[in-house]
Amino acid sequence: MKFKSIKGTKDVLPDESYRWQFVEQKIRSVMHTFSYHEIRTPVFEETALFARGIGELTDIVGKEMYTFQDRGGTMLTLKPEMTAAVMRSYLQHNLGEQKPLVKVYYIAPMFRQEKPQAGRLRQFHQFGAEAIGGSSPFVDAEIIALSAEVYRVLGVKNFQIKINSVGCINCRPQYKEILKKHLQNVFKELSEESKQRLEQNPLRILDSKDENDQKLTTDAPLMKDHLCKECSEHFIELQSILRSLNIEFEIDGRIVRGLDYYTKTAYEIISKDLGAQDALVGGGRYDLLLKEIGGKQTPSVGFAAGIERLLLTMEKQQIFTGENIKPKVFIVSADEEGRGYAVEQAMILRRNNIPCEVDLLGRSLKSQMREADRQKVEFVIIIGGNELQKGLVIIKNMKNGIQTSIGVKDLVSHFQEPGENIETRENR
RNA sequence: GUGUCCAUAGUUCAGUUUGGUUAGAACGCCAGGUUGUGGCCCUGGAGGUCGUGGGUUCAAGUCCCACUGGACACCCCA
Repeated sequence: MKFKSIKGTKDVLPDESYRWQFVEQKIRSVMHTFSYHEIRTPVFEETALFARGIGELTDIVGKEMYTFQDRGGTMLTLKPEMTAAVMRSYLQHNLGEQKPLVKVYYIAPMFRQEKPQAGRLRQFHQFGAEAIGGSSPFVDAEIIALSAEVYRVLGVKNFQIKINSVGCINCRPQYKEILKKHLQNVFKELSEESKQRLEQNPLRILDSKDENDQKLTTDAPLMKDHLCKECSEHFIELQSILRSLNIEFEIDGRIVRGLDYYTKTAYEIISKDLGAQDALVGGGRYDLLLKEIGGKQTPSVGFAAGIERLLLTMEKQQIFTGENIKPKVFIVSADEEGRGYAVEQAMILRRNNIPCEVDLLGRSLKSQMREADRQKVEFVIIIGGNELQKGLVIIKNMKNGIQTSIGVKDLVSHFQEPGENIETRENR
């Protein structure tokens, strides 16, 4: 029996983990710049939280959740998205009582049992942010700006910000009727799927990928043209704020978010270098969510972004995300006498924060040199019986091959960065 | 959930059309190329139950079926 990682999950191997670390570190740095603080919530929650928060009728809740019963009989679900969990935490800990606008971010794994394809896995990772407690379009703008800034900082090219407004409970129902009426004229020609969606969720027909559907809906009425006064003003103000922040965007009246809780602003960031799953970011305003899960109505905005999709885009665009960690020096033992001593010296260097590698397999000098070369170290320290007697070690510069001898006692200071010494490093 | 294509060493792939002796290559890995020294080069070596299970056949990596897994698209979404 051979074990394999399960369908739709992936290992991040030692050779590629640095990419994740690089991206995560940049994300954190941008989040901190915007003064968002990290929130971490458990990987599972009560199933009902997601059912209520995301919407019973959504595909996510209806057919994609990893739901199971624990030994106590409670129905649990691996989180398929983060917003509901964040809102639960916000409510549970009364975060809103501590300050009027709570700004949090996260980097976490999510789980949805979908069929895997390019940019879509069953365990995938998202980063995102939520600003809870603000109804002003300045909040919407900050969230959009924040998400875009991550891509700018990472050097991602060819991404587009598309914004829309999906209205609110006051104007969306009326618009739905108008849209339905319009679509009824061409009902017979719509694709089967779109026909089914007409009653339940006619907005979705607008972003159908079926070519004929697209043709039929080219002149369909759009939500953004049927907003109530409040929503309309909000949308217009958002646009002018984005312009003042020099954030390029386009209005796409067909953006519809798949989750029930969105109101007013909905936006996406699209990468042209991804396949069919081209959304890097999805986000928007969800003023109704908190009330839905038992809190008081609290205006909020947030976004979620797929890290695998970000990495795919960066690979496609050949954005070099630094290098994997490598030791600065490799200590080689020239003979049996040097072996134990090499390990001891390595420990001393490590205690002084000098990344260092040493052979543990008792390999030949030649093999150790090969290993040092493979690891691309800058310097090799060679220690053998001859050197031991004189209290010396050989230092070989691997770039130019030049070798010098120095006293063992000077080893640490030789490799220490100027200005760094043991006293400045406290975490021992 | 539906569809299309795919599945051979650690990796990328030949070999499958026209079934037939010990399944190959490249890269990677390991060890050597005389005295204590990497990269290039040379020599040698290890490594595969040909995804799994059935079937056809004297004979199957090669043909047929099922299953599993992968890639991509639909659906949906980050």
